[in-house]
This record gives sequence, C-alpha cells and structure tokens, in this order.
Amino acid sequence: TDLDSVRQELEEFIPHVKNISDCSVKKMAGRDLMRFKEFKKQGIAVKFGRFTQKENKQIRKNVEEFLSLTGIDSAEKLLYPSRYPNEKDTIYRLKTEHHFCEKISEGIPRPWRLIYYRARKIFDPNNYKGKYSKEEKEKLKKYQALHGNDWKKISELMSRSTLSLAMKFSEIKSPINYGSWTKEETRKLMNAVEEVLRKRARTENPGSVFSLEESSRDLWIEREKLYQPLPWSEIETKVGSRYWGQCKQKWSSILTSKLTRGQELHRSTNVLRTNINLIKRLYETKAEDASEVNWDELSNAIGGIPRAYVQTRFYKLKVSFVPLWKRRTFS
DNA sequence: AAGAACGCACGTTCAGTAGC
DNA sequence: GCTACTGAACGTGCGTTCTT
Repeated sequence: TDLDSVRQELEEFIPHVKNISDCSVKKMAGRDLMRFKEFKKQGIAVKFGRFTQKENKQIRKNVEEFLSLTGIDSAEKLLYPSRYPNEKDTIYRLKTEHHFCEKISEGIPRPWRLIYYRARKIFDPNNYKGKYSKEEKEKLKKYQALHGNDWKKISELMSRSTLSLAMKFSEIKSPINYGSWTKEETRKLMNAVEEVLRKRARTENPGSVFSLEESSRDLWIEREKLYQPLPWSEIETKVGSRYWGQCKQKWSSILTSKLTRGQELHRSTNVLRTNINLIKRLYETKAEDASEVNWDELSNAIGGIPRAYVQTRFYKLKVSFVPLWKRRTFS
C-alpha cells in the first residue's frame, strides 16, 4: 500500500521507522519526506536528540522572520493563537497563507512536528519559571482536585506552562518520601531492578538456561547491559514510596559505587587522572555541541565507568573551572 | 487533512546540601 | 574545599485525539 512505500522511503532517514505507528508515519509522509530528501541533496543528515545551540538560533530566526513577514506582533500570538480569541482567526489565516510550517522548519533537518514543539516551548512566556515553591505545589494539588487535568485553565491560574504543570503534578500526585533512602527502600529498589532484568533476560534468551526455576538462581548480566535504559515507571510502582526519577538516580549511584569499588576513584591522584582523561577524550571527539557527545562510548573508553557518573563529573568540571560557562558555546 | 493539543515515559542538565 | 547524595527543572519522542 501507500503507507508501506512511505515507510520504506522514510527508513533511509529514520532507521527505526518500522517501530513507529501508522498514525505518526502518515504525519511525516506529506511534508517531512520531501524535506528530508532536500536535505540529503545538500549532504545533511536528519538529526535526533537535543536541539543544538545552532538549531535553537535558527528557530528564533525563523520565527522572527515569519513575524515580520506577516505583521503578527508577538511570537506568543503566532504559536498560541487560542490565547487571543479576538485575533485568532486572522492569525490562522495568515499562517496558512504564508506557509507557516515550511517557514518555521527551514534549515532544520528534523520532522517539523518536533520543531514546532520546540518553538512553542521556547516562546511560551509561562515556561522556564524555575523551582516550584511549597505554596505552588499546594495550589497545584488544590486546582487539580477542582478542575481535573484541565492544564490550560490551571495554567491561567498559576502562570506556569501546561507542560510544566502536568509534569510536576505527576510527580507530586501521590505522597513520596524524601531524604535518604532507608535500607528497606533500597532493598525494594534492587529487587525491582533485578526482577526487570530477569524478565528481559528471559525474553532475550527464550528456552535457554534461564527458562527453569531461574528465580532462585543468580542472575548474570554483562556490564554494558547494566547501563541500558530501564522501565522506570514499572520500577516506581514496585518500590512504592519513591518517584521514578528518584529511583533512577538512586540506582545510578548504587551502580557507580559497585562498579568502581576497588578502583579507589576518590583518591586524589585518581580523580585527577580521571578528569584529565575525560577532558582529553572529550576534546578528541571534536563534538561541536553537548548533544553530539556519545556518553556511552566515552565512559567505556575511560574505563567502564557508568555513563551518569561521567556526565555529572563533566558538569562539575564545567561549572567549577569554566568562567561564564553559561554564555559559552560547547566547542 | 493539516494543525493544534493532550498524555505518557523516559533522558539530560542544573542545583542544593550533608559530611568528610 | 571537595565529593556523594539528593532533588527537580527542563527536554525529546512518540501515540493519540480534538479542532479548524
């Protein structure tokens, strides 16, 4: 059928396209396929992951240019027309007339849907408001009880973005513990991770040594596999008293201490050596943007240290030794 | 049908604090 | 003055559904 051929064409640009739903493939069929082909002609590959500084700049430029082209007077009006009931019809008309979608995604080799989302985040004045205060958290709970998941309404009441509110609420909706983990909690977490890994091993090697009564047996897993992504919401449920992000963080710290035991990373000479190594390797990768760094590869090269550990290490180095790091480019 | 919006799961980066 | 630990904001990527 038509969809199958589109899928085949897209595969060249998005290797994992076979796992994507018909619904989403359809959305990429029209505009994106054409755009990807154009980029290919110029020798530009489709990008994934974090937007680079360059790309963010390009989005700002595209938005600005579209505004001056159409005479719409703010990015918010352009990207959130429904917030301006009186003007929204005109805005919609101007957008279709001047090919909003093409213009906004110009020069950025990604599906336009993702570019559009990115633009909306950048230009939502209710975004980037920093930490939630205690009062805000209480308010959020109260308003949610009152209005349900009507984030738009709650957003108007609290001047936070709908995305931020929905995310925050999912974190605080059920009571969780804070502070140090108890022994009991830690044990629960380790059990949950083990259970998940067992299940994974079972589906990966069906009918092998794992098949019978494996629950009582020790589980052997290659080192690299320990860094693979885990189903955190499932683990959150099993732990019960902690949010998924807390579980992930805790697991990472357990992993770090277990895998670096004996290496005595804390000894000052080793710290120095690891830091120098990290900087050197990072330099050698010639990455032009933080999003281009392959942390898995890097942490392996440094000596089988967990990825998350290397990432925070790099962050610490950056903030303590690079003056004005916030205003600098990665390269 | 295009565009906009909602919802979920998980990844990355920034940041505060306890404790040595 | 440093690391380890903890917390959380911010971000991507998709499935899906509502609106225009």
